[in-house]
Amino acid sequence: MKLSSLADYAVVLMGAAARHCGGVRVSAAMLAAETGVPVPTAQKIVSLLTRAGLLRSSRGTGGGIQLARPAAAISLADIVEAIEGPIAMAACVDAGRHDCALEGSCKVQPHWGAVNGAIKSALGQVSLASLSHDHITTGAPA
Amino acid sequence: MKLSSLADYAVVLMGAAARHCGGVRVSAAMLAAETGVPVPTAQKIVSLLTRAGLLRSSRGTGGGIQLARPAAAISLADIVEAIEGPIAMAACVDAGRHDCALEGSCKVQPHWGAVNGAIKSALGQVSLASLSHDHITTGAPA
DNA sequence: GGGCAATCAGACCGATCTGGTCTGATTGGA
DNA sequence: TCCAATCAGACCAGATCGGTCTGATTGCCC
Repeated sequence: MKLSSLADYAVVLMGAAARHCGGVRVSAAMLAAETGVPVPTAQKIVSLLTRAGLLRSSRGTGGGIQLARPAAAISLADIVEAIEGPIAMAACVDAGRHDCALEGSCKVQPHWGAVNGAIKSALGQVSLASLSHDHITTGAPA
Repeated sequence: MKLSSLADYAVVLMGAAARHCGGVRVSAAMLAAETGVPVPTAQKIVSLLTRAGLLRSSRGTGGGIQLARPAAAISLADIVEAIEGPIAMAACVDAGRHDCALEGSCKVQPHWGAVNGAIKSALGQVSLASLSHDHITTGAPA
């Protein structure tokens, strides 16, 4: 129930990248310097985010990275899923996985789906753009 | 963003215990047999739940465990926190922890608090009693 | 009253995964 | 053509998780 450090760093790095607004290219080292994340770790995270389609990278001198989409179109859920894979609290949440021996007699499974949806919704309603605002606009029920 | 197996098992075990309704004492081995969880692992989970105050245990012959509270008063959040510790997505969520080097310049922190609250709310609104019903009653915003 | 059986409780160990570092491949500019 | 800067992938140490085992405690039976 705890986010991995990589995912946490990824959110911070994406927030820093969003602050440089779309068109400008920044290097992973620059973002690392701004955020305090170790440079090699930042490079690794950038690679994962690029592979997931959230960032667009250019190699070579003067290269760098930029947001593949507007900041408003990237949510925390996107970032978390890019780093940690699909958001699935229990193994039985995503159809196709049948690792659970109970399968059918388990009364818990349908409820996990609802809880999982609530969590994904909570993460999906926070966009990168909103991270730059001072007021909280998550739409959280709490 | 994935629940540990221990916490998942704990929910299943608590659900099985709740099905035996309060007064009756059942052994950890019985719950393990009903749920398919390995016996030693079930014992370990029972110990954790007992230490957290969610179960009441009795040693000796004919001993066993029973819910320390009515099933309606135990939520998924209680179980998850008993196994995995406080629900805190990022390290900066709970006041007192200052592991983050950004601390103050980080625009992300206040948003994590809101997201964390939404998740805790989603887990807190599902009680053990509701796990026995067929219809979903999570109160999830999604 | 003593012994036994059943149970929970804690300590130990192996495996998996995460986090971090390093080296190599690619690309653009001088 | 060479060089510098950058991303991309492979490698390794560390920590955490999951599972198993043994021990301590307690109630029942003889």
